Amino acid sequence: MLLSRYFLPVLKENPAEAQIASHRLMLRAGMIKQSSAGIYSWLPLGFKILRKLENIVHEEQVRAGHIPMLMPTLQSADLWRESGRYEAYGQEMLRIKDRHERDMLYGPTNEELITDIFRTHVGSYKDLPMTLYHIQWKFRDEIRPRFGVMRGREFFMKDGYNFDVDHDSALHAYNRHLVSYLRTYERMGLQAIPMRADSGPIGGVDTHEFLVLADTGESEVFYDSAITDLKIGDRDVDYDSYEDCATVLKEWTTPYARTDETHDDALFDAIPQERQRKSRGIEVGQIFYFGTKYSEAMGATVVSESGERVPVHMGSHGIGVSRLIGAIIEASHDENGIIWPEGVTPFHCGIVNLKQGDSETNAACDALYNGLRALGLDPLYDDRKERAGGKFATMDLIGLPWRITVGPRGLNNGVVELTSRRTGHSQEMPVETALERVVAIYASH
RNA sequence: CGGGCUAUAGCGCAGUCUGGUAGCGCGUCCGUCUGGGGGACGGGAGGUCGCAGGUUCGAGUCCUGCUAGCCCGACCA
Repeated sequence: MLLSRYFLPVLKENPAEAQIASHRLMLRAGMIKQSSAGIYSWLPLGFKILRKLENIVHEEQVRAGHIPMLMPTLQSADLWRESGRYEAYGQEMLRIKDRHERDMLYGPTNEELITDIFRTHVGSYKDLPMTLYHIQWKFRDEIRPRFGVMRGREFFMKDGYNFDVDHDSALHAYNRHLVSYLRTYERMGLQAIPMRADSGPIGGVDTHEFLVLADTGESEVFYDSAITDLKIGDRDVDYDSYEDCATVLKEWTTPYARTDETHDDALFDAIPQERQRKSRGIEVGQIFYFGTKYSEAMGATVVSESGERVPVHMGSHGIGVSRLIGAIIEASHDENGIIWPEGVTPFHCGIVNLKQGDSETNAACDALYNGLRALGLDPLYDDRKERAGGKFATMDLIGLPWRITVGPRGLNNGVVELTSRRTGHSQEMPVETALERVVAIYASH
């Protein structure tokens, strides 16, 4: 993308309403614009990242054997009356009437809809196990939206639902989700720690929340530092294997890690003192096993192997996709702006032309830009007729992890400069080498 | 929903106390010089002062009502 042709309305000054770094930086980097309290328009740069995260979530869900679909944002109140949650959910649910005075709602979650779909089309244990998911906008009418997209009213979320014939199979679904979630967050450059949590209004037996450590987090968390050394990496986990998934779950749930809701002083004190950590965290996902709560209430049953009709065991699992953008920024920024991890960066590399109009400099930039694109990368070329300082400031603000600086001074010596946004470290090298280096960096992302 | 606060140009703000032609910085547009970390100079565009009503010769400023937004708390992915 040529910056001269892109829409990137960056702000030099801090908007007054933004209190935390991610909110401030998202506004300044021209990613979002508030439409009303807790509701945002996603400008091109923000939208690009949102799509990237969505794709990562899709890829990891499909890899785990889950089936993508899409349910509507507006739902009829009838199904919610059936489950008993129309009354139970309270003011957080946005209720609407259509022209026929029918009660509708903007879905805060989709257990009722999915259970209805399931019960009309699935009747036999032979169809199980099955996990369906979608990534869709949700709405929760928060009393006080704040922190930008981290606590919006409208939010983009992956929610999935597993249907299993018995407890063991459902437990495996739970474990499998934990593994796939760990992988998802890791690809995004995040460390999200699974912590034992309260089940809340969804209602469940087993549940873990995934928290990203950040000072601005809403939850107080307590954990054993040993858990921060764990990595999924390239580990080959067979998602169909009960044992493989159970092993990972055990590994990640053995070190102590809890939010203040479930914190236990005695257990925490038992950790060697040098490994005790107390911090704050941003919740970016949660997995639940809730047994037959919805299937019994709504008659979602299958005929079992022995011929009797049994309610299916269910669980639900969510990843707050839009919120993740805020969480990533909270975990990865400095005083100059955002620092995107390679896995989610909106553009792979920035190209800064220090003397737009100079034929040699233009030619070198074009060669880099076209070269990177030909190799399948997505560079952002600042071809504007601006001064160097402004270009650097913009690049730092929007946080591309790598920047190639091209100017007459370097070109006289046959070199351009490759700079890491994270470390600030720069290296001079010929155009060809810079190309190869960037390609090599992204070969592993 | 309780407590606190704000609303004036795209963004950040002054002006309100003490009523009298709506300002500053940044951004933006044009020109010249500049050219490796938000440069300099000159010129321009851009505002029903959140909305409605009232007081007054005259309201951004005073009064009443409303709306929207922000912060703290309780609540929450």
